[in-house]
This record gives sequence, C-alpha cells and structure tokens, in this order.
Amino acid sequence: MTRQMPNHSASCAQCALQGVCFASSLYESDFSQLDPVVAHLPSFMKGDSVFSQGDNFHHLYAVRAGMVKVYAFNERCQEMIQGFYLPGDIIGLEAIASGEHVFNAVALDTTTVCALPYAQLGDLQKKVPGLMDQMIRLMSQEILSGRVHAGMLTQKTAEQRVAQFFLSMSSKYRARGYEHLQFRLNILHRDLANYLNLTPETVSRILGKFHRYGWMSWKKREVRIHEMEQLCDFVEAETA
Amino acid sequence: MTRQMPNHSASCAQCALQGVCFASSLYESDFSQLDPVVAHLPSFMKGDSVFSQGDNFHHLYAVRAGMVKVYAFNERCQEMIQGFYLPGDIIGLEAIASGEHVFNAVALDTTTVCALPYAQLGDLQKKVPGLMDQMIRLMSQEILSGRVHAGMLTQKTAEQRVAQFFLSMSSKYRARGYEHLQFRLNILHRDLANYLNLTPETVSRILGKFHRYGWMSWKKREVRIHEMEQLCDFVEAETA
DNA sequence: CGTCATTTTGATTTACTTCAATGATCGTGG
DNA sequence: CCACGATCATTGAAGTAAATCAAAATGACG
Repeated sequence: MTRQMPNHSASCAQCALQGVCFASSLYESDFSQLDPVVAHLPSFMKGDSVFSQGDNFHHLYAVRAGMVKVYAFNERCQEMIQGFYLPGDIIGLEAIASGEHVFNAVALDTTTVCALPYAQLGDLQKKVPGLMDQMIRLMSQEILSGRVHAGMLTQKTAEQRVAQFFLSMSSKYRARGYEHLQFRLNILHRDLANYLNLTPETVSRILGKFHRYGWMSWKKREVRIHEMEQLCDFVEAETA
Repeated sequence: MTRQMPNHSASCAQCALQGVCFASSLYESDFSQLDPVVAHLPSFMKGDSVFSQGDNFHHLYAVRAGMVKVYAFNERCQEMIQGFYLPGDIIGLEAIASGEHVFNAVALDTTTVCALPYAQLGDLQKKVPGLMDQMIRLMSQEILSGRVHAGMLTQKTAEQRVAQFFLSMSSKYRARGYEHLQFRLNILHRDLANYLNLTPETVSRILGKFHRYGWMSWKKREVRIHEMEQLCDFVEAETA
C-alpha cells in the first residue's frame, strides 16, 4: 500500500517550517512520533510531477522548498491552475475523499517535499492526540481559503486580482521568514493569468500600469514591491 | 461551552438521510453513540438565521429538511452567496479553523437542522472509530467541490452556468430520493444570479431561452426539466 | 548567433452588465 | 376575499471590462 520511501533530509523536529506547516501546534515530544513516518523525497527538478490526476492517493505532500503548481485540465484540455504552493503548504487534501488524485502537481523550481503517508497518519492518532484535530483545522482553513479565492475571482477587477496576488505572495513569504518586498517568482505570465482567470495580455498591461505608477515591478522573475500601501488600498477599494 | 439543546425529532438511527448525511458509512451500532450528542432543533421559519458571521463556533449543522442559504457580505456590503444546502448537507465546516463563523446561514423555507456539537464529536472518536475518518472525507469532498464550483464560475458561459445549476439540483434531489424532474425551488432569481455570479436580468433572459427551446421551465417556484439530455450536452459543450 | 517561446502593444470584438421602464407576483391588512 | 403597495421578474437599449486577434519586441538557451 504505502511503499517505504528513503529519507533525504532533516526531521520535523529540526524543520524551519514548524510554524507554518502541518505539524504546527503539536508538542515537541510529538515530532519524534511523526518523524519515522514522514519520508523526505529526493528533490524534484523543474517540470517534474509530484502527483498526477488518476494516481492512487497514498500520501499528502508538504512542500519543503521550491514551488509547486497544482492544476487540472478542463474539457478543452486547457490547464486550470488551482494554486501555487510554497514551503509549509500541504497539497493533495482534495484526493482523500475519492482515494484518487484529481489534480496534477508539478515542480516549478527545484523543489523538495515531505511525503505524509495518509494511512499511517490515521494510526498515529492513537499516539499523538491532536494530530487529527490539526488535520481538520487545516482542511477547514483550506475550505475557507478556496471560498475566498473564488470570491476574489468573481468580485474583483482584473487589476485588483493582480495586485491581490502579489500582496498575498508577499505576505506568504513574510510568514515564512523570507524577504517579502523583493523575491523571486518563477512562474510565467501565462500561468499567473490562468490562475487569476485572465489572459496574458491583460496581465502584461496591468503590470505595465503598476510599474508606471511606481507601485511594483516584476522583471526577469524578480518581484519588487515599492508601494505596499497603495496596492493594498487599491485591492480593498469598493470602486474598481 | 456547548449548552444542552432539546431533541425535537427522530434519531440518526431512524433518519431517512443516512445515505447522504454525515453518518453515512458508519455501522448501525454506532448510531446509538451518535444520537445522544446530536440535538434536533425546533424548525426554523423562512428567513431565520441558523448562524451568523462572528458567532462563536460550537456546532456543525446537518440540514434535515428545507433549504439553507449560506452567504457572506463583501466590502460593498453585498451578499456573496456560497451555496444552497439541502437535506443531508453539513454546514459550518469552514468555521472550525478560526473557531468563529465566517458566513451567515439562513433558512429559505421552513427548515429543520440537527446540531452536531463539535467538541463532543472529537470525544466520540474514542468510541466510534471512523467518525473522524468520515469527517475528513467529508471535508476533502468539500474542498474539491469548492474548486469545481469555482472552475464553473470562471470557465463556463452564463448559459452553461444556469443549465449546470439546475442539473446539479436535479441530481441532488435524485440522490436524496426525491422527484428530480419536477421540484419546488424556493429561491429568488436574484439569489441564483448572485450564486452564479450573474445579474438577475441575465438569468431571466437565459431562462426565457431555455423555456423557448422546451428544455426546462421555472415558474412560480416550480422547476420542470424536460430535456435533461440537451441541458447536459449544452453544459459539457466545449464551445459556448 | 539563431531559433523558439514569451511578453508587449494596439485595434477590434463580445459576453455580460448597467440602466431604464413595464409587467407580474406576493403578502398584508381591511 | 380583494385591493394595494412592495418586491420581484422581464424586456430592450446602451455601455464596458476584458477577451481576442494580430504583430512586433524581448528574452531564454542550446
């Protein structure tokens, strides 16, 4: 069922992502229980697949470094991008119900992930009370953030969506202790457009506008945010 | 914390919704464990609130009869409708993470709900293994269906969204053992439009068109589906 | 350095909204 | 039970945000 996977990296107890990852809110003593079941897979290269639609579901994956794009194909065989996942994020939650992955996940950068064997997490509940609680909180949060994202796609203008995306990325980087006003973003305009339900042309025009305003820039994969406040106000604004 | 609530109706063991509700996949013997903690609240009248944004989260609610509208207010203080919930559906899952309800839920019809005290569900895990499993499967499904709905809002045309809505309602009624080609739908065009991210005018025009085509009608709260096949093909069609 | 993918920029189109006005339905109280 | 005001639905005309189409400019990379 869940084949043994080699451990390639440090334990949860030593992980820098404790604050944001799955195991946050667990006690220190619990990590020793969690570690033996968590497999740290060898790095994925850009373009490598973490899981694919139709794969049997055995593991949840915690992103440890790099970035993962999660997407489905619609009936026109076009990608529909569900999200971009950063270190500390858990992916694969939507596959539990059916026992089969419904989305595709690929690395956008050199990426490492921890594999959490789902069956063994259940067993671990006996030894680590609160593990399932944490799991349920995580899923509740995922339900909510899905709703919020859907609301953004439908209620905000193209410009607000773009601004919101960069603010949200920035705040995620900050939560993870990285530089949040200047960071590398290794995704294509095409993918960002897809995620925000826009065209690449529209994204380009909007970025040009933000650049002219001196609010932010995104050139050569490198994002620089100059006027966080302005972007914020713009996203919150009631009138487009 | 979780005040005692009076029981107004039958037990889970006798409930007709076992197949679709939370407790599906539990064993018969487990219902006796579940029953004492589940409170069957007195009926809500049309317009009554089941929970509101900002309420402390203590219970999940299983709709037992009637219909519940779940919505939030955006920054313009307009409703953003998250969904319409039928008997067997569980609402409130998105509030677990924060411990506070983030949406509003109101009855659209005379409605009865079962209140599931969340804290006690956790305790019950010891006696009813598989309860948390079922909970997690339910939440996984909710994550997925949220994604699917978001995809529909962004990828489908207005006409496809309307057709899809009625097909989806029809299939839900069928899954619950009700008549699925003719049913009462006590919601406003305005609310349907809101849910599908359209205007009431657009919904009206589209319903007129479907009526002229002889595919379906919705008059005086009563839905009749005449050409399920045509509606299906239309929703699936790659070209709008 | 040349090729191919990506991004940018401009002109045009379109699906849906907004605005406006009329007609149907609901509910309430006499 | 009917009348009347309010809410809701329909229909048409005009407007608009973003898509699409087309083409040039820039960048990535063997």
